[in-house]
Amino acid sequence: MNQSIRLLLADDQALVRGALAALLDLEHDLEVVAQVGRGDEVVAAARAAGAQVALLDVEMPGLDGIGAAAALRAELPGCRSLIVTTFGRPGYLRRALEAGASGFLVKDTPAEQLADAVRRVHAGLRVVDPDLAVATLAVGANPLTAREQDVLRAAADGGTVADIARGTYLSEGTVRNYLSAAIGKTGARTRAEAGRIAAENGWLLR
Amino acid sequence: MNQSIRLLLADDQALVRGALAALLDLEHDLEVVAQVGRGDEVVAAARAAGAQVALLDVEMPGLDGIGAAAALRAELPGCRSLIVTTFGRPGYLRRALEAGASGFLVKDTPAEQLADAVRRVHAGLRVVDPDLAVATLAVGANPLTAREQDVLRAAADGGTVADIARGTYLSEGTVRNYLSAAIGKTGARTRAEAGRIAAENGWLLR
DNA sequence: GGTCGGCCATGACGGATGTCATGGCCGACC
DNA sequence: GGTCGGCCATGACATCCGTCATGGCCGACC
Repeated sequence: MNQSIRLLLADDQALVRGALAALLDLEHDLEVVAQVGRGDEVVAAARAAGAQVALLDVEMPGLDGIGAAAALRAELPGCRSLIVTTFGRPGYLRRALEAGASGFLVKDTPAEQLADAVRRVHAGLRVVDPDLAVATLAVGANPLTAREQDVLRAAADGGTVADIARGTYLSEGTVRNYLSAAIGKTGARTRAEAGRIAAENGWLLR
Repeated sequence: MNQSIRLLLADDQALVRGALAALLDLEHDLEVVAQVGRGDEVVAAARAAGAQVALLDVEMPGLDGIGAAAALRAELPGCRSLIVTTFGRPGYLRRALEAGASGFLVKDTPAEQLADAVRRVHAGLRVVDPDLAVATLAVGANPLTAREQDVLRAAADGGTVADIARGTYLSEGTVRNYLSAAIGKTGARTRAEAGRIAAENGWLLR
């Protein structure tokens, strides 16, 4: 029999992390060798434990899972990444693939499929939800410029234009211009709607 | 040796549900006898399986976990409820206890504590995160009237006043009045900020 | 070198938003 | 029966917001 596949788990929710470890440890050919709760601890833990596949949640403190996948790609090219996330946002998938991730699963996937996904990723195959792939193609690439994303993110917590201007070191008129551009590009009619649409498409990461 | 505690799991994310089942089945005195992905299937499944403790996520389609706890309380008083949720919102805890839930855990609790929490709930004890309990007392009860919650919820997706008025069958001026009241009560300065604050405190459920 | 696009800014305009005063209707409570 | 508070509405006002035109600066690309 071959050696076990060495896994790293990264998820900020300890309960979910521990439960996934229990689930995966039931498979004789899988072995969870490291668990972390922050994205910026992934590379060091993967290196120390000799992980071959990393299961990465997107929403994590320190560094998001996609950034962690990029860091792994750069520093430990032998360790493949499988993104496991709550939200099947098109922009997440696009950026995950650009970051060199080998797979992308949403958390409402049946639990029985997780181990197989890990094995396929370890074997060098890609694992992507086909529906999400289609949706990602339909949505297209992120139309927002970096600054437009900045002001939308700053507007997300409901501050006034003056607040956003202070937070981004821009003039109020410039903030209004960026918001107007973002509203136009998203097809929205208010800044709040634009922020919601952008967030749903995964355009506000980082 | 005593008989196993019979558990029901309710979580809309299949992967998390299956992983929690794997984790809990590792304990010899616990047995997962039912799994559902919707809140409105909880009571029937619990009755059919003879569940003694129900692990309920708050965010679920059909009926939220707190509503499911209330339904269990009414129809199967012998089955205790343990709420397990991503968000430690004060309003969630308050409403969960009012609904007759026996416990309330957030998902960043260490996995090792989950089984003990189940045992305590089964034994008739309450299990509540003490920090969250303090925060709940500090925040106080929900100050928003039912209509104020309605318009805030309707405003959450970023529509204009006219949209909200159409959706709630109110006049535009009335909508503005309710929004203004909600802004005042939450200490916010825009409707978006008021909506964010209300959501963070768990005041917009249902 | 010219063109394009992102970035930053100003100013002006119309419309939307938040506030306030006011009033009526109803059920609950003393 | 009076009072209180939630609910619904109207109207007016000052402010904020979204849009547009315009301009300058810079790096990329042909």
